[in-house]
Amino acid sequence: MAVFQEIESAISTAIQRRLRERFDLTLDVSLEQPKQASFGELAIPVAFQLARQLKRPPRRIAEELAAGLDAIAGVSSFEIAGNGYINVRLDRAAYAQSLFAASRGGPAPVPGKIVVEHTNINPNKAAHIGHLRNAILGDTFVRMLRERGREVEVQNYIDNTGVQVADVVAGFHFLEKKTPAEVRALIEDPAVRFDYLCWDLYARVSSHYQQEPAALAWRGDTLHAIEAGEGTLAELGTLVADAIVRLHLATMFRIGVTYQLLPRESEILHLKFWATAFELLKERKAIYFEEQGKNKDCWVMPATAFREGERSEDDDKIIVRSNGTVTYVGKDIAYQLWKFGLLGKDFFYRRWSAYPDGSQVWVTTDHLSESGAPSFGRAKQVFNVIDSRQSYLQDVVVAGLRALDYNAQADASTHFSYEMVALSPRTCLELGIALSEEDKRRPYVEVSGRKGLGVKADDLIDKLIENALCEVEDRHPDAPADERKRVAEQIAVGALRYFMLKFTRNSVIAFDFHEALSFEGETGPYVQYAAVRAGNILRKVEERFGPPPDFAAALSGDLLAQCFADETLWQLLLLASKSGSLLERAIASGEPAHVAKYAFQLAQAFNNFYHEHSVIAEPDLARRSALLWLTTFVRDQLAAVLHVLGIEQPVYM
RNA sequence: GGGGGCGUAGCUCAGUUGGAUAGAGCAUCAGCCUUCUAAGCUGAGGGUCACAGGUUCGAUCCCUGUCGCCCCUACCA
Repeated sequence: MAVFQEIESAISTAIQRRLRERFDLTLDVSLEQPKQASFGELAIPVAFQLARQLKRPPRRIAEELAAGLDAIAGVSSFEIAGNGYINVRLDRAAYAQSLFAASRGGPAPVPGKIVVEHTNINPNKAAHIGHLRNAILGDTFVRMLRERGREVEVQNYIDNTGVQVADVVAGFHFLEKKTPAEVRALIEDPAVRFDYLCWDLYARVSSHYQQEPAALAWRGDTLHAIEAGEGTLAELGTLVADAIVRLHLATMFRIGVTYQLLPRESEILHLKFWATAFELLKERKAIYFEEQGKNKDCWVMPATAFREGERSEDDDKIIVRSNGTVTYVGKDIAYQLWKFGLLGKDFFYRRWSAYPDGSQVWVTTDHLSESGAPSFGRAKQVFNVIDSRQSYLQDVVVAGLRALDYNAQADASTHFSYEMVALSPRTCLELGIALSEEDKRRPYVEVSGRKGLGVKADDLIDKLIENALCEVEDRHPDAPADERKRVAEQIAVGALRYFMLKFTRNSVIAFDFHEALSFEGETGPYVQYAAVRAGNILRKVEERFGPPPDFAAALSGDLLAQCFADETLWQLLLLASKSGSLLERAIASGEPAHVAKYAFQLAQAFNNFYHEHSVIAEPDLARRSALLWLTTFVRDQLAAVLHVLGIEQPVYM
């Protein structure tokens, strides 16, 4: 356990013991961070809680509690403050020394696999900025979990047989009259951006449907052919979906997002996952066949299963349509059951692609598995990263589990929801999108794939790299070109990932080019810059004075006490030492934004230190060693947090 | 109509299970590069925490109501 957490728990225990002694009470003692650093390192507000119960002034209670406390290792004093706070001051030298001793191995592994499903882009067109938010949130949450010892499996669900793919296939076949061979040539032509081409085609097909509703028959025919897996339309479906998935994975790899398994809807269909789930649902009477009313001839789930309040037929959710086909939610229930290992059947698997580090992406298949496939699914806990507009459907999925009596798994299913990325009116104008007077007054305008209205992910990444490269070339005109390119890419990814993470999940992002392209203030590059500066100090000190000493031996208690009497130095050390407990809290609240905020604050504290203290110019050797250790410690923590955020540290900036 | 979310500085957003003087970035203004890199630092101005009640020793936070904005409420996903 991290040093800070150990002290927190020792204090809680001591207060609890004192509560039993003095008041014969047992209750949880929570600690908080004081409003001001000058109050100390920790504050115990427990006296306020007791004031009501004991009908006595909180300050008196706090005094009585503090008076009988035994000494705690690492704590130098307890003080009564304000109206009844017990403020804790730490023994700074002892705290610093215990940081040397803390194990570097990280947290112990936590048993039980966690499945995180994210990205899930319809494979029919280029990814846009909304998809980037999904992937970056999901990927960062995965990194947070892994950093804290959890076993995580990342799945990217591919809806390769849905309406959106069908529409693009219909566009190629009916609108463009293209054969599979011609489409394949487009895919293989390096001069063609196939996902961009599909982006435009999808918009054209959608507007064609608007003008000629009769053409909607194309969609039905195509869906039918794809589901049957036969004929030209099915062949086109496979070509389009596979090609687009490859492009999506390439886009996501640019920003450091990777996957382990691509479960596909085609296998959910062909391997009769739905049929199995259907039998289960019927057997347990989770759904029923409606014989009358507006849902006549459909299999429906009663609204009472997933919603509070009065039962109304209007709210019931159709799972199987009157024509016998299953809705997306039905397939999703089957998929969710499989994730927990509850379906009683499994996919077959084959290799899809490998990343440069050798790690493998697998895809589901409906016939014999390739050897070497790991055991997928069978999760203890599941997180579905899906935008908040689909919360109703996610509720239905969980209700399905509950209706089958899988309550533990229902409880372990989390809809990791987030709000959409819309466009600021200013950005719409920059993109040449015409807005009504009404839209101009709105805080944001929703993107629309059908209208082809949006910012493509690769365009944004390209633009970020271009801007970053200008800055790098400005600052490092003599550096090799390929190295500058690499640095620019790292800065661009840092800016993008931080931008998508700085907002909490339930806040709509009104995407604004000006803000997203900024490298100053609360941004990824700001944090990267602090890390680079720390690295520069360590490098220069080593160049000038040789390798660093063995800190544990070189830094005496007296020296540390003297050094960390300085508030700037102490606050920096303290903040840097809290990364572990911060990560745990961010995991518990499911909020990657908290990690981003922490990284920024740590970078800010370091920049503060950087301007107030010079390590190289420090004449006193012992004190220089202390500053050097602090720099090393902060650099390591910054590097770790950046890694969790999926942001790399450039060699220079 | 029903369900959910939001309303905090000029703008974009944080705000830990209710607690000490409500914070950050951007923008504006005034300073700081002969330095371990100024993608940085220091300072200033800027607030009816939408509004009205209630609970509480104490409310931006909890409850009720009102106003405004958004999403969902498909035999689309």
